Amino acid sequence: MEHIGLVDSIYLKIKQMIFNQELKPGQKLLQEKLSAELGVSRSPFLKALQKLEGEFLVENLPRRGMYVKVMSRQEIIDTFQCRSVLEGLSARLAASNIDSKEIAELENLFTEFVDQNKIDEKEYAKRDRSFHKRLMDIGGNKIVRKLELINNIHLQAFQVGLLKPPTETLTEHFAIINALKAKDGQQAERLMREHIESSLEVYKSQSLLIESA
Amino acid sequence: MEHIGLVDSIYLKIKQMIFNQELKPGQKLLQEKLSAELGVSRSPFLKALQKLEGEFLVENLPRRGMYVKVMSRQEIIDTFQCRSVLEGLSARLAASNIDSKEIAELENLFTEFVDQNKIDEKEYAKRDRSFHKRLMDIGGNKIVRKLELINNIHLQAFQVGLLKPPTETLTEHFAIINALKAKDGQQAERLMREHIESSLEVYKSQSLLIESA
DNA sequence: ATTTTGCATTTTGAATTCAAAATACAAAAT
DNA sequence: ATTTTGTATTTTGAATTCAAAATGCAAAAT
Repeated sequence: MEHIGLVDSIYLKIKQMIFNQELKPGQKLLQEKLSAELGVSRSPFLKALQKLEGEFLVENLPRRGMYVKVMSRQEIIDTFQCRSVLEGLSARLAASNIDSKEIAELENLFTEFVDQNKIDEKEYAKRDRSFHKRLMDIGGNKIVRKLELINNIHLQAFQVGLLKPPTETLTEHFAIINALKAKDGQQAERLMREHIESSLEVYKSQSLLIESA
Repeated sequence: MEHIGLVDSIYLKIKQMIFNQELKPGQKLLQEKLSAELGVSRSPFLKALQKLEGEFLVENLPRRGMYVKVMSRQEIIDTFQCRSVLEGLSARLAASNIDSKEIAELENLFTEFVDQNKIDEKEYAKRDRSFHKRLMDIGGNKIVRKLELINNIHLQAFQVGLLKPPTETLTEHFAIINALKAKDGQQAERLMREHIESSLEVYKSQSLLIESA
C-alpha cells in the first residue's frame, strides 16, 4: 500500500510554488500564514520545508526564519558542475545497461523535431528534461537519481528559457544516443559532460551580462 | 552571530550514534523513547531525523516509523561512484586554485608515514579523511562539499577498517598531489577517480565474500 | 495445532499550546 | 532631526496533546 503523506503533498506544492515564482527567491516563508493558506498546521508544513532545505531550495536562518533560497551565480555554476559529472556518470553506466527498446525510446523523444523548421521550444524543453531523467534511470545509479538537486538546477536553468537553441542541443543529444548505441561508455560520458558544460558556459556569459547591466 | 540550534546538536549526536553502531542499521528509532534519552521532545528530534533522511542515513517508512538505513551493497556501490566523480571534479578544480601553502599542507598530512615500517592505521585513516575533505575545500565547489552523502559513505567505508593498505594509497595520494603541483587538472581528476574506484573494487570483492559466507 | 478475530497497547501524524527570541514602532532624549 | 530606549507584537522553537493507525497478544474457531 502506497502512503502519500500529507507532508509530501505539501512538499510538492511548495516546490511548485517556488518554481513558478509564486514564492520568490529571498522571500520569507511565514510559517503560520503559509501553512494556514495550504490548510495544514505548522508541523507537516515545517517537515516539508526541512526536506526542501536538503535540496537547497529553502534556507533556514535559525531564529530568523525560512527563506526561499537565493541561488547565487556561483552556486548555480557549482551545481551545474555537479550535474555535469553526475549525469556523465549516468551516461557511462547507461551505455552498458541500455537495450534497443530504450534506445528507440530516447530517439523518439526528438525525432519529430528533426527537419522541423519551427520548433516548439516549450515542448522541446520538456523532452530535454525527459531525456536527462530517463538516461539517469537507465544508468541505474539510484543515488544519482535521488540527488534532487540535479533536477532542481535543471528546472531552474530552464525557467529563463532554453540556454542553447534546440538546433544545437538536438545534435548533441543524438551524438550521445549514438555513443550509447555503440555501447561506448567513455564516449557517452565525455559527450554528456561537454553537453552540460557548454550550457554552463552559456549561462556564465549570460549571467555576466545581467550582472553588469 | 552563530546560532547552534538544539536540532543541530541532536542531529550530530544521532549521526555519531549511527556511525559507532550504538544505533544499528535496520534498528527502529522510537521517537518517544530516544528523544527522551537525549533529553528533548519529539519536535526537534524529528527535525534532526528529517535532516538525516536527506543524507540517506535514516529511512522513513510512513506510518511505520523511522529506521537506521540499511545500506545495501548496491547502494554503497552507487554512492562510491558518485563520490568518485564528485571528488574527481574537486581535484580538477583544485588544480587551478591551489597555492604552494596548501600543497605543503596536503603533503604534511602524509610525510610522517613515508619510510615508516609500522603505520598507525587509525591515524592514517584520519589523515586520509582530512586529505579528501581538504581537497574538496580547495576545489571550492560549495555544493560538492554540502553533499554530506559523500562524507557519510567515506566514513561508512572506513568503519570496517581501511579498504586498501596504507602503502598502496600513500603512493596514490602523492601522485594526486604531484598532479596538483603541476597544475594538471585533467590528470588530478583522472587519478582521484582511479583512486576512489580502486577502493570501490576492493569493496566489491570484499562484500561478495561476505555475502557468500 | 494452526489460523483467525477482536481488543489493548504502542506509536506515529498532526494540531495546539506555551515560552523565548526577534522585529516593529513609538516615545523620549540628545 | 536623529538616535536611543523601552514596549507591544509577531514569529519562531520546542513541548504537549489528541486522534488515527499499526502492532502485539490472547482467545476463539476451525
